[in-house]
Amino acid sequence: MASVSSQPQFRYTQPPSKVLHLRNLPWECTEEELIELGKPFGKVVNTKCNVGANRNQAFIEFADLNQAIAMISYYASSSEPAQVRGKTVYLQYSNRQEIVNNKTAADVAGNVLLVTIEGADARLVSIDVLHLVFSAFGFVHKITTFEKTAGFQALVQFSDAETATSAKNALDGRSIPRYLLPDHVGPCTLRITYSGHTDLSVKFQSHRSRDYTNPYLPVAPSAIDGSGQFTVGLDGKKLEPESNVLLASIENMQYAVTLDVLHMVFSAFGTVQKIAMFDKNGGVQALIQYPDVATGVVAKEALEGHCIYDGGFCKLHISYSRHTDLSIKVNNDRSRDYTIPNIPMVNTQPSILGQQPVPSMTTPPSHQYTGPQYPPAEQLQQQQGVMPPQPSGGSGSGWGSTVLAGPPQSMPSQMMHSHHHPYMPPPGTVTMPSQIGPGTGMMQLPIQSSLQAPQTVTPYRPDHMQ
DNA sequence: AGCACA
Repeated sequence: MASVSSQPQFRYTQPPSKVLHLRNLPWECTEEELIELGKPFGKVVNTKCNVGANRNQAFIEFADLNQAIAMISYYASSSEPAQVRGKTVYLQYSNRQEIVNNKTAADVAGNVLLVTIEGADARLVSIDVLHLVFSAFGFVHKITTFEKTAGFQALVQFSDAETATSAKNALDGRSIPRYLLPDHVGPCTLRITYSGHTDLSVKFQSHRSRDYTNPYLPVAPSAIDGSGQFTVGLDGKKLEPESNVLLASIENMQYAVTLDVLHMVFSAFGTVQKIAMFDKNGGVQALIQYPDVATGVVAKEALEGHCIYDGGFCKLHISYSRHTDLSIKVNNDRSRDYTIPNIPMVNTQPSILGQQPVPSMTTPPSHQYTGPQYPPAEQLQQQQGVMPPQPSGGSGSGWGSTVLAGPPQSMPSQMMHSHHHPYMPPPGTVTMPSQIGPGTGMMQLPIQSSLQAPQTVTPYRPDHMQ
């Protein structure tokens, strides 16, 4: 028996049903819109949207058959067709008597999105690019990526379902903008549903998973350059191996950046063991040593492209150094070993020697940044004769509520000259990373810039999606 | 623009 023939799919008059079939709906029509549409005619007890290959069909089920009839009758004789978002919607009785709702997690709005990246090169889309794309809609808490039969997928966690929905509506079916991808990577289309998850479990920061709410989360061994392998960066270029020693260069150095300023900024991420500053290529660079690679990675992530001072002044560019342990011979205004409190203090030439040779270390002690607004530090110190007193490690210093993460107690008091130093801009203008959440007890400086959109990255505009 | 667990 061919039961199909007894119920032709298309005909002008379907037998009435309290279920209505809608077609020609705008893309990604929501349940709310369906309910709005049906509400004037009765009680909508169930809906199903995004039906069909094009996901532009839907069903509305009324509580009562007469309500469905009322809706069909109204639009049958109305001069105005049924519309959703200005688009004409065609209605008819469904050939079924009720909506069978196999609501999967994918249909229930939640704060976590399941993203499938389609395309031959989907695997080459980095977690950083995904983060950038989804951050356009709100703070992204966590991302995990994985491979399944469906291909390369990611779970993206937002604060709430509303934010997730806005991202889903804007991005589902769209392609990642070309300029966010390396040249050799082909088009990558995003297919997005909701995930059943509400809170992802991210144990490590790695190339597969990130927790942006917790910059102190340990970096996974797999993401650390354990076997000499290189990780692939946002632009697909190979990056230097991660290191506990960072090389920071300072761009647009309108204000002098002192050793103490660097110490404070970098201490936000962990104990700074050593700092060495030197002049290179007409600018100032510094090597900053942490106890471990994980801290270096987090600090680099957070501070890259970050400006120490408001107004785009003293922008940091950070790379991993090949050094693992700096050899600081003397403590002076350009080099400091915070782990050894009593090495001799010499106020002359910097002496920085890592385990590997550092090129062009012999530089004149001149300050080459453009338009220094304050006299060089050495002159000041010599004029003053005495070093300013040590900040009390938290309160009362020129930096207000700064709580240094490192062990300042190991420092001889005469080493410190950050107390309301005339060499620095007024207290409170240092721009600190915003990722440091409350309760970490690390740092509570005024927060004036967001790391969600590093200045080094082309501003991402969701409306430029293809 | 044409009926849903894929």
